[in-house]
Amino acid sequence: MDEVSSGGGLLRIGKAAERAGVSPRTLRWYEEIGLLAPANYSAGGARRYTEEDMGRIVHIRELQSLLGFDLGEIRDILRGEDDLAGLRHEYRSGADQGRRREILLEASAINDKVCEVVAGKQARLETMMSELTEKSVRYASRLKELD
Amino acid sequence: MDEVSSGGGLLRIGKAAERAGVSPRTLRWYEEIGLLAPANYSAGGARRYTEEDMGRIVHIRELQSLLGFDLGEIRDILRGEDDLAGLRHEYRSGADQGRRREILLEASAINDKVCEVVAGKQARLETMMSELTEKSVRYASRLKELD
DNA sequence: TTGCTCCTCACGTCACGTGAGGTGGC
DNA sequence: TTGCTCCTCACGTCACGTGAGGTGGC
Repeated sequence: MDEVSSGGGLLRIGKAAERAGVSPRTLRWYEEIGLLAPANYSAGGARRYTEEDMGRIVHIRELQSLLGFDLGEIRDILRGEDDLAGLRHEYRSGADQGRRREILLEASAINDKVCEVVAGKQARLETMMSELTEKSVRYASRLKELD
Repeated sequence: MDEVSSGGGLLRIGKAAERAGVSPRTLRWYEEIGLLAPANYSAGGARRYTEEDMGRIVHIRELQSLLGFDLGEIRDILRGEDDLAGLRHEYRSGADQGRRREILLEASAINDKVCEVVAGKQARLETMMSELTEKSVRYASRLKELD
């Protein structure tokens, strides 16, 4: 049994979903809308996810559940990052200077946008946390009064 | 025109939704599932929201979009807080000691649970932010190289 | 060969969005 | 009285959940 027929360390959809904390249905949905396809398939049609795929799944989840982007926005963000990765490939093949700058500026803009969302969330969470700890202290003192 | 017929400082659904950053449909939905009904209605059936209602709407939104609770969980959380507010009313009417402790413990438990979720989000956001700023620095230096 | 996991429809659900058609309030 | 906002259905949508019925892989 060689590496190929045994899966070569690739993950089936069940394991991939479990490790990413999502359902198999979610991964099939990402594929259906063109957000993330597995690196390849078995002869019978079973999906095989690589470690790189896993990273993307986790990334998608962070953008979605942590930051509140919808899957359309996430597709745009990933596309920007993919363009940048493509640029790295073109690097020594001597890509156009103007194009390089364009892609870098685009990626930088996306990064800044995400940054702003994160900063906004952090600020709101901080005020929320201070309210919660304040409440916690009040509850504790009122429980003490009951003795 | 007296306070009652002019609305008495109460908000119609359009203004209430706008100030809370949601749609009128959202407020009608909250009412339909028993999450938040307006304090009263006009003779013609138009919803009238009080400032207290507004606070609850904002609170619901924070629990939902910031912390990721679904509307069923939020209903439970609000119920716990309402029970506690009811306790404050029963306070000098001499409510049962055991019942007081029970409600306080319940509210404290809910508060702790929410606190944990907030702390978890904060931790994840912090690592995310450090990755983003790191990226930002890399982009900037690569743009500088182009000159 | 036996389970267990995978596959593809396809309908259900949650939290709304979006008109359709009609009545109410400054 | 004229708009503008409100009302109630009711169907559409996004991101999946949940079986139904069947095939594939250690």
